[in-house]
Amino acid sequence: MLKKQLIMERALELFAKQGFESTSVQQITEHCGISKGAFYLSFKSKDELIIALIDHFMMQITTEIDQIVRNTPNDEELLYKFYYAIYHSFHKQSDFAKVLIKEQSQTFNKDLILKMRYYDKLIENNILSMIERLYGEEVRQTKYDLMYCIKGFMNTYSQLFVFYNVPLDLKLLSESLVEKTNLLARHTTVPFISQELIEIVKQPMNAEVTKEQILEIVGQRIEEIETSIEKESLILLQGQLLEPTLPPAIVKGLLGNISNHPHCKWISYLLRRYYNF
Amino acid sequence: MLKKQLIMERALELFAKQGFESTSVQQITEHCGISKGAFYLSFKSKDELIIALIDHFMMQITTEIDQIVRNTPNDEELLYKFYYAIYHSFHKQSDFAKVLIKEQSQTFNKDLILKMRYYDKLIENNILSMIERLYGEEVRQTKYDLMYCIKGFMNTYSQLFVFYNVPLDLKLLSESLVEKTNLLARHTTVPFISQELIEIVKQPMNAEVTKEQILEIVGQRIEEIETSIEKESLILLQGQLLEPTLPPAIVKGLLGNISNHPHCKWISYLLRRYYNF
DNA sequence: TTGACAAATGACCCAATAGTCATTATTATA
DNA sequence: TATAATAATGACTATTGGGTCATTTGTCAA
Repeated sequence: MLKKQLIMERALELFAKQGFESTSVQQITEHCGISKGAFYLSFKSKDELIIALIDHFMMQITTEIDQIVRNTPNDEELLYKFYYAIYHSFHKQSDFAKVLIKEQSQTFNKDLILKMRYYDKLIENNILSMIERLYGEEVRQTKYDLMYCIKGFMNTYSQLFVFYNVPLDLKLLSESLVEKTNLLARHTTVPFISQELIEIVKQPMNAEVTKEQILEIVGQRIEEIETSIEKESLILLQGQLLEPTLPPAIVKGLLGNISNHPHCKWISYLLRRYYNF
Repeated sequence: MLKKQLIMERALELFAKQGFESTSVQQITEHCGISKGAFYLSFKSKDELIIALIDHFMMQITTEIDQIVRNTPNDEELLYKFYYAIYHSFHKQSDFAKVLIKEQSQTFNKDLILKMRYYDKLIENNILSMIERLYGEEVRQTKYDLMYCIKGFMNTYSQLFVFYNVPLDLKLLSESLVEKTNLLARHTTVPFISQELIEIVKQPMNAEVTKEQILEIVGQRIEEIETSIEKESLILLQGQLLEPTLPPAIVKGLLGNISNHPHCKWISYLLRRYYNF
């Protein structure tokens, strides 16, 4: 399990520099100081490695955004915190950000594309719910456009510090984008992206996580963490998934119990979506 | 010369579907109905092909934008025409747009990256001069931010019809983006991208076209086009490059002569930059 | 110390692919 | 028609890189 982490870290460095396709397994193993065979003990294939990397980091970013949106009671601060967290994440994990930008929508692997689409939609949903909370009725017609603009800001500005090693003032950046977002939200009158368009675009996105997959992850977590309230809650949630008997209030409570455990952030996010909380 | 075009067209189709790296020369030649050897009669390598493709289309798009910015006297229309032209181009050449997005900043070839940076900067300059003309003093502090936002709009919205085959209302799209751009230009007060930051980012961009390269292209064009005012003008401009004797007014006039000839758009654009017109 | 089990190795296999070149087909010229 | 020049072919080479597996090394309980 430690070997796996070593490989992921070292491979990420190479991928960021050279790209995924141009990095051979040979190079990775040399960079790790292990043999080629050892690589295949940890990962079934080179593809499995990149998927593991993307999963790892995207989970982190997605949950981070989700937590901010849910745990910031003050509307005034929300947008600022959102932008700050995004760029802070990208900055901290700039190697990963590089890989993400370089490899974005590369065709070489169907699974990977679906995966990326999946995370993309998750982030879109988070942005949308933030928009709705902040501006409500005011942006009913223009919310999808606003969401696209926010995504545009995220992408365009992140290239600045991903490709040039410039020392950036994240606070100023966030502040600047908050102003722009507010401007667009409050004064836009000509929407382009309609509900209907969004529906069309949504189509090919059917890789929703299934109950079975959730159960699998729950099982893993139960094994991983030591006896505690969190573990007990997980076991109860596992039972609930297999045979629903508990009322929603209790389920929600159990979810609350685990949502701050460092190893349970992702699973609690998935469960919250599953139960529509 | 015809074979070259055939290869470029057919290869583009494959690149758009599968990406550059994942398309073999074999596949390209099969798709063209020619032999592998024939491919290497037209292009020295596979890399030369992708570079030719990118040159071809980026020249087209860059000159198109440049022409619009220079030939639209009415400020009211300018932004609209700009967005419309961009998306019209992307739509018409959607295969190329796909390749561009997929391959953007892929590391496999240094030349290519420099090339892309070069065109990127050209487009940035065009956007900047458009902004300055439209908003002048008003955006002195925020023009670079505005430029980045416009680029963000371009990228983000273009993904919509590059990756989903959605029938799009380009007029509405342009109108919508015009409104957003105006909003940001007129009301933004917190700039993030300073002059200084732009300077830093500019650094690695030293692949400016040299006089020798310009001369080479002029030579090619002179060979290509039949005797006419345009050809004569080109020959005079060639002389001027080798030994400057004519006053600026005449040079500018000569440039005007060729700037509408379908084969001279790119060279006239380069010359205009060279002489700072 | 021994033997059994797990972890790690790297030579090897195979498929794919960029690029070459001797040969053949086609066209232009005299 | 004969000859020269040009265009086109595709078998072949050299190399790379993902993945396998027989063998070696390390570990630990008896």
